[in-house]
Amino acid sequence: MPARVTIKDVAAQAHVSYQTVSKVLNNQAQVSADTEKRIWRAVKKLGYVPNHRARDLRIQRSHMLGYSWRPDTPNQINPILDMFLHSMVEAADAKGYHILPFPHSDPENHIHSYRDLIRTGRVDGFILSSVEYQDSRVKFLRREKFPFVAFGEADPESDLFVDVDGTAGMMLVTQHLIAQGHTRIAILGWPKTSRVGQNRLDGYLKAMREARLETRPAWIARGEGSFDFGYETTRKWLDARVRPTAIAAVTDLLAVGAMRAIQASGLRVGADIAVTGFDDTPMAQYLTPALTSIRQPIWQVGQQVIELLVNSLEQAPLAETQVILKPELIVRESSVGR
Amino acid sequence: MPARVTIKDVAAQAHVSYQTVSKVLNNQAQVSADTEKRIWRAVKKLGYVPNHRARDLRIQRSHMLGYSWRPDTPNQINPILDMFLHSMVEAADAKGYHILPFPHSDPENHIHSYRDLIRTGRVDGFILSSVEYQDSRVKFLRREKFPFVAFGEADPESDLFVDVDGTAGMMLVTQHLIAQGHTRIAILGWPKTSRVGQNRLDGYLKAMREARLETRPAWIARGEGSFDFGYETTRKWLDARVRPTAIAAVTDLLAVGAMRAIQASGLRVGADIAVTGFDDTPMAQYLTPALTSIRQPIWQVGQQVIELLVNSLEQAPLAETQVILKPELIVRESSVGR
DNA sequence: TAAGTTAAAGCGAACGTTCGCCCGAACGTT
DNA sequence: AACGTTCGGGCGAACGTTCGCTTTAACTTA
Repeated sequence: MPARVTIKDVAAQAHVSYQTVSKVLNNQAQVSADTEKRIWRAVKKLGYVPNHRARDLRIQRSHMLGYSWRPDTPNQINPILDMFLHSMVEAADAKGYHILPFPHSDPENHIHSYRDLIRTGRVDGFILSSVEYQDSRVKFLRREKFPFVAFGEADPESDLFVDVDGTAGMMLVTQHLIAQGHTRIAILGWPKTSRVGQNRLDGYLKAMREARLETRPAWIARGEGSFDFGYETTRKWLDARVRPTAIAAVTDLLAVGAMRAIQASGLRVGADIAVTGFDDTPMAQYLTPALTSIRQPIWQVGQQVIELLVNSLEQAPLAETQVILKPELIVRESSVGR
Repeated sequence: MPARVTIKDVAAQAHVSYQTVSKVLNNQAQVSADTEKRIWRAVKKLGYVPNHRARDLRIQRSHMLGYSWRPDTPNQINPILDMFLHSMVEAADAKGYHILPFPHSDPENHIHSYRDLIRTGRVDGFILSSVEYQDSRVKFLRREKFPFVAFGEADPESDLFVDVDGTAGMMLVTQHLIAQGHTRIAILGWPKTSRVGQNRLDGYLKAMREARLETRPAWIARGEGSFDFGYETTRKWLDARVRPTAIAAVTDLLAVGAMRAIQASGLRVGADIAVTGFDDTPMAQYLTPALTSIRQPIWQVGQQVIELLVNSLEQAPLAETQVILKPELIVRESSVGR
C-alpha cells in the first residue's frame, strides 16, 4: 500500500498553505489564477484524491445512502433487485454518493438497523422499498426527521416517493384482454393488506367497469403470490360450470401456476384460455407459451429515487417530490391466438 | 435530527476523561471495576453509539468492502446476485463491516473505480466476482498489495478465493444422464476464454471418459450462453443423421433454448431427449417440463468470502485460504422418464 | 496623502475518535 | 526509610479535512 498523499503534500508542492488547497478544491476560492494553476498542477502531479473519511468527518456527512431489501422467500427471487440496485448505484455514483445495503431484519428489530445507521453516522438518508400501509420505517424516519425516499407510495401529504402506477398497468393488461374479445376475465390477486396488490386489483376493476363487463366475486381471488395459489385457484375455476376465458395475474409466478393448471387439464394457454402476468420476470419470455406481462421501468425508478434523495439532502430545489411512472405492456403468445 | 451524543458526553456523565471511556469501549483497559461500571451505565443512559466516521478516520480503516458485479446483458438476469449479496451483507454485518457496491464499468476504465476507492479510503478490501483468466483486477490489486477475495479461482499460488467446483457439478449431471441409460450425450458450452466454462466442460469430459463413452467433437458446442445459441445448436443436432439422446447445458438459459428446439420439432423433452441445465435459476422449476439443474451453494459462498476477507484484514489466522464448495444436483422431469 | 475597500492567502480550530506516554498513589521489598 | 513495581487514569497529539476569521498587500477614492 503506497503512502497516502494528503492535502498537505499538495500544499508543499505548490508552496501554499494546505487550507488554500482545500479552498481551490472546493472552488469557493478567492485565489489568484496563478496559484490556482500551481495547485492544480500539484494535484495532478501527485495524483491527489481527497480522503473521504476525513472529509466526511469534518462536514458531518457520509455520502452514503442506506438500502435494505426484503430477503427472498426461498423459491421466489427478486428479479427486480439486480437492475434496481444497479441503477441506484450508478445514479448515486454520478452524484458522489454510494449505496450501503444492509440486512433487512424482521419487522421487530427492523427499526434498530435504521437507528444504528443514523446514530453511527453511516448514512445520510435511506431508500425504502416494499413500502406497505402503515409502514413502521416510514413512521420512524418521519418522527426522526431523517431524509428518505420510498419506492412505492408512502404518504402523499409529506413524503418523497417514486412509484410505478400498478393501476394503470393492470388496466393495460385487462384492456388488452378485452380487445382480444374476452369478456369472462378472472384475476389472481394479492391479499387486501398489500398496497401494491390493491392498486393492481383496482386497475382490473376499473377496466372492467369501463368496458361494462361483469365482475364475479368468485373470479377475484386473493392469496399469496405463489405458484401453488395460482395453480389451485385456476383448477377450481376450470372445474366450475362456467369458466373464465382469460386469467390476469398480479404476478408472473401466479401466472405460471395458472398456465400449468390449464395445461394439466389438457387445454392450451393462449388458444383456449389467455393468461397474463405482471412484472415481466426474466423467465416470462422463456415459458411455453411466452407470457404476456407488464414491465416496470425499474431503471428509471432507481434514477429518480436517487435524484429525489440527493436533491433533498443537498437542499436543491425539487422539481417534483412524487414521481409516478407508467409501466409497459409486453404482449406475448400467452394472451393471443384465440 | 437529535443532537449527537459523543464520547465526551459519556465521560462527563461518568466523571472520567473521555479517553478513559474510549479505553473501556475498546476494552484494552486498565480500569477499576467501579469506573468501568460507571462508564457503561453512562453509555446506556445516554444511548451512546461510537461515531463511525471519526473512528474510521482515526484508525485508518473504513470497515467497508467493495463489490461490483457485471451488469446484466439486457435479457439475462443474474439470479445469483440477490442471494449472494444478501449473504455477504449479513456476514459482513455480523463482523462489523458493510458492503459497498459500486458501478462495474467497462474493462478499460475498470481499474479506475478500484483505484479511486482505495485512494479515497472508502474501502478496506474487495470482493471480486466473475473472475476470468488474466483478470486485470487481480493483477492490479496484487500489485498494489491491496486485500481482496475472489469468487472464482484466482491465483492458486497466492490469492484468497472461494469457488464452486464446476467440474464436479458437470460430472454429477453427466453421471446422472449416464445412469439414466444415455450414451449419446451432447454438451452446450461456453467459449474457451471462459474459465468457468472450461471447468464445466472438463467435468463432462471426465465423466464420459470414466464411463468409457465416446465424445464426438460435433457434440461439443461452444458459444455465448444465450437462448438463441442453445436453440440453433440443438436444431442442428436434431437434423443430423445421428442424434444425441441427451443434452447437457452449462447454463439454464442454454437448456431452455434446447428445450424449445426439441419441442418445436415435435419431440418430448425428458421422454425423447433429456436436457439438463446449470445454476438452478429460479425459472428452472417452473418450466414445462421442470428442468434438472445444478444448484450452487451461493449462501455459503457469500459467508466464506466475507470470512476470508475479514480475517485477512484483521490479521486473524486463516484456517484455509482457498475454499472449494461442492454443488448439488437437482433432478427434475427434464432428464427422466425415458 | 490618508483612509477605506477589496483580493489573496494564512492561521487556528474543530469534527469524534484512538493511541502512546506520563504521572501519581498504593503497595511491597530490601 | 528509601526504592522499585504495578495499577488506574489523565493528557496531548494525531487522523485529513473544512470553516471562518485574521492578516497582509495592493488598489481606490476623496
